[in-house]
Amino acid sequence: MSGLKDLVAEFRWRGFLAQTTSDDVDAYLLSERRTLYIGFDPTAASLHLGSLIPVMALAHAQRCGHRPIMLVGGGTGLIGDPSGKTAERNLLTREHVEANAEAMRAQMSRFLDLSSPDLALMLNNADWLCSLNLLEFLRDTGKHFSVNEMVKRDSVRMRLEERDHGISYTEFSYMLLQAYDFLYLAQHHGCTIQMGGSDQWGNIVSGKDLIRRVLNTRSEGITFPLLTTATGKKFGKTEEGAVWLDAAMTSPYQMYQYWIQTADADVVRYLKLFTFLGRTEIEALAAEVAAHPEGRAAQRKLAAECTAVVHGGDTVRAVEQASGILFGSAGIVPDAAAIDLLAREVPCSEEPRSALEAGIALPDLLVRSTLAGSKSAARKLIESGGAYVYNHRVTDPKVAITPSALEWPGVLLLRAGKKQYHLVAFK
RNA sequence: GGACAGGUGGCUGAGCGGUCAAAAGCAACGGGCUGUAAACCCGUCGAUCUUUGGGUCUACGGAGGUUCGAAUCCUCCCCUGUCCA
Repeated sequence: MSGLKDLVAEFRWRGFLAQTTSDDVDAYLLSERRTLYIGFDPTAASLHLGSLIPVMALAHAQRCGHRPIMLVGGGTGLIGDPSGKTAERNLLTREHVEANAEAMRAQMSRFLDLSSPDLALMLNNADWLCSLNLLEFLRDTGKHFSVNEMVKRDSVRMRLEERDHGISYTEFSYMLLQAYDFLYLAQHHGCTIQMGGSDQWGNIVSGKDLIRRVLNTRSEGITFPLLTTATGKKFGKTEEGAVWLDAAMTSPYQMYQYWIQTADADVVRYLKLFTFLGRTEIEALAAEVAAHPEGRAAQRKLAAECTAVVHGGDTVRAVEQASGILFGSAGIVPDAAAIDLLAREVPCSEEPRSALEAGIALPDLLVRSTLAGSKSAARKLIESGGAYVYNHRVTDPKVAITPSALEWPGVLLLRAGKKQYHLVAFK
């Protein structure tokens, strides 16, 4: 029944591998079609770029012929994972967690073929954790865990040593629940591999141990490296915060810009991790960056690919137009979708059509659009060469805007300096 | 409550009767450079009108006053800092 592709080899060249629980996971994954899972924390209403590595990992698993499970931690999300956290978490309400889980489910469908449960599964551990009976759990599961060992875990130890941030019994139990998840998935869905970020190593091993003790069967774990940028910053974060996959939380334009601003030193690594492009194509792009870094072909491709998976190809075309315009290109006439995108990124105002027909002096328009603080400031701006209409520089302060000046249907684009834009809609 | 010191443009901080819309620095903004825009360099930086020369108005904690003329001198008030009770 093979037809399986070598997932581990794929992971290896793409840079997905941090650790594996055994050296022959590749053979394990080639010998048979496997079911693998990754847990996702439903603490936010959307996935963000930080979760993209696991998401891509599941997608690659499916493409290699395996069956991925996206496990939304609707149950564990009620508890909170202490790994990598320095302080006790606030507990989320159950409804909140469920709403978040639902949103993430929808986003995931852009990466995985979910048309049949045989191809991929999405599960919510609330479905089995919430009905868990405490006494049964302590008898059947708890007895397999040694507190002595649990206490030695980095994630727990750090919290025990720091007097200011203790750890509650609730969070201390988290690793049991995650281990129990793995066991549950092994029993009910034949899942034998758990993957996760490198901070999940301990939790994954706990699950693997539990499966061995309870079922006496083989299971494996794979962890992904913690991704940082070449300058040591956290990947997927801007000054404004995380880059979300939800278009309402982070606009497609902003996501595209995040990608396109990738440093040369990072871009090849990212192409491997975050696109499905093949080796030869990525190598060609790598050579292109090396030879012509200023063209940023690799960044453009990365941005287009990544934005397309999440938001669709049509959006990418609009975003590319919008980006061209907001970075100074004159002569681009955006389509309606691109104007909508621009309107989201740039301050907008409305002026009556009649004012346009009468002709509006450019300085007045600059003041009304708040690009200039006063009329004299507007004049100075124009005279010093900092005023643009549709990215064409205007240097005569006496220019009036009339209907014939409109290059786009009903919308005028003003710019002051390099990056202050304003959209005026005439209605 | 008392004694000093001080309140100047977004900030720091000069000025102490006219040449002050107020030095200097920072910030901000514009231009040049550039690979999506760092650094650097140049310029602007109260408002308004303008035939681009300049004109007018509003500003140096508040209110009065002295003077042809006040950010600058006087009076009162308000506020801030330091010290003493």
